[in-house]
Amino acid sequence: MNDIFQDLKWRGLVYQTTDDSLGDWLLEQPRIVYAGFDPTADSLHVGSLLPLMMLRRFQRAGHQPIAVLGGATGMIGDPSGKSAERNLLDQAMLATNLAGIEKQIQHVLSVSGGPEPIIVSNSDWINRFSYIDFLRDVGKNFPVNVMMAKDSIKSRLEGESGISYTEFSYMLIQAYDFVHLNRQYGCELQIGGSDQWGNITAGIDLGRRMTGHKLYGFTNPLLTKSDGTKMGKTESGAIWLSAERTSPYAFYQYWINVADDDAGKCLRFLTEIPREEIEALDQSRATEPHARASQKRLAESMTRMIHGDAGLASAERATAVFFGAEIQDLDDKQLLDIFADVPSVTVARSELDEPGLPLLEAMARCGLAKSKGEARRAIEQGGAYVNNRRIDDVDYRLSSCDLASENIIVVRSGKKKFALLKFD
RNA sequence: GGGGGGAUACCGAAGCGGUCAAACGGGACAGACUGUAAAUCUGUUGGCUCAUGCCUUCACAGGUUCGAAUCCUGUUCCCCCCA
Repeated sequence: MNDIFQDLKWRGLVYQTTDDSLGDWLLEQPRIVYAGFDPTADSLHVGSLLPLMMLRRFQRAGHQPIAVLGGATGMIGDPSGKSAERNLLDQAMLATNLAGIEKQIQHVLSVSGGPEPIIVSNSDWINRFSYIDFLRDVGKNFPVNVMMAKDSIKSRLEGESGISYTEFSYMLIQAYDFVHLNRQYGCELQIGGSDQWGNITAGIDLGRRMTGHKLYGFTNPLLTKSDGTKMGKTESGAIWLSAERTSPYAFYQYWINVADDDAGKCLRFLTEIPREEIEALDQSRATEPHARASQKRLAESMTRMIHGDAGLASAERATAVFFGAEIQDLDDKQLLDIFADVPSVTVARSELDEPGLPLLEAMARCGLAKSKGEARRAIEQGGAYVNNRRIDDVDYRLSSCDLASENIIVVRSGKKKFALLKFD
């Protein structure tokens, strides 16, 4: 049993604990730990990665992780950290979301040698309650004045939007989850982000009243970026864990592009890279920032964990293609995989026959240029590429020699704008 | 209700009879540089068969003129001042 608490402290992941001796308590024997996940979509995104990794750290240290999916609470919405009332999810959507998320959690928590994770949905026990039973058994133990004092509730009461009775009750359900897990599995520790503190302590209080057991709580700081924007968000949307929503390439790129100021934190918070190596990377960032060793290591580690070796390989290959030399020796399938996010147009194969398809025409047609005039400008300024080879001849015509693979020509305008021409 | 000002390209803003596809600034795009960063510098920024050529555009519809973003009439919308 290794000293997980020391490692967490070093990583800066300890924010609050309900008990100062939590570190020692964890060393005494394997404990059972839980964290909750909201099923707001059919995939987790980068924002959920931190709590998930926390569970995994405990798991690696020999503790039993339980992931609780908010099948019941997801139908209500957690008011913590939210400024406005949330939309409610419908049953069917919730079921899809639960299934998708369970798969991802299972994947990240499949640590060899560690205890098997338990993944449950709180709808399993909450839905059995009648309203009256719940009020009698659980609600009775909640003094409203104490609830009103919690930050998560207080801030909403002070704000303009107020809070509905439904969201107000959220805390009771999550608190009861903890008690249930304690009874059913002997779970004694709940972990979560610092915004969960109110909910966690509510569960601990409820446990003391209902069972007399002593429960523990632990929160980690939220992962924030130095520029104040939200981690895991880009202009084009959130970064998801599922390959369908965010390709391994895009996922990899997100980490490669992490700002220097955030890289150290990401390495500590989100990866299991050991202390010595992270400190070496800190050093490298200070002395040779252009090497971007931290970002590369971060991207590699994250992509491998979420998308596996194959996903990492495809992301790296795509990166080489996006930023590297000429495209050759690839087949249709590889190209389509690499350029999964890139727009494409289908063109009749006969257009490649003599005299060939003018590049101007092709660029305008696939959307890289709004007009032929714009395409012309791009070429004249050296911003046009076919299969990553710069073309500076305005009259260039594409022929079958330009096929990068069986049926595809890759056209690029500027540094990062790609389009595919598919021939049939 | 009365009086005045305005509507120009992605945005802001000049132009007030020909030399106007329309200054300038911002943005955007491209190139160089660089760390797939920031800053900087350079170029481009209505469409076309790329041309001392044609077409479409200065709120909308008409008109005057050899010629209109520019002058006139009407319409719509906006702003300001006085009631």
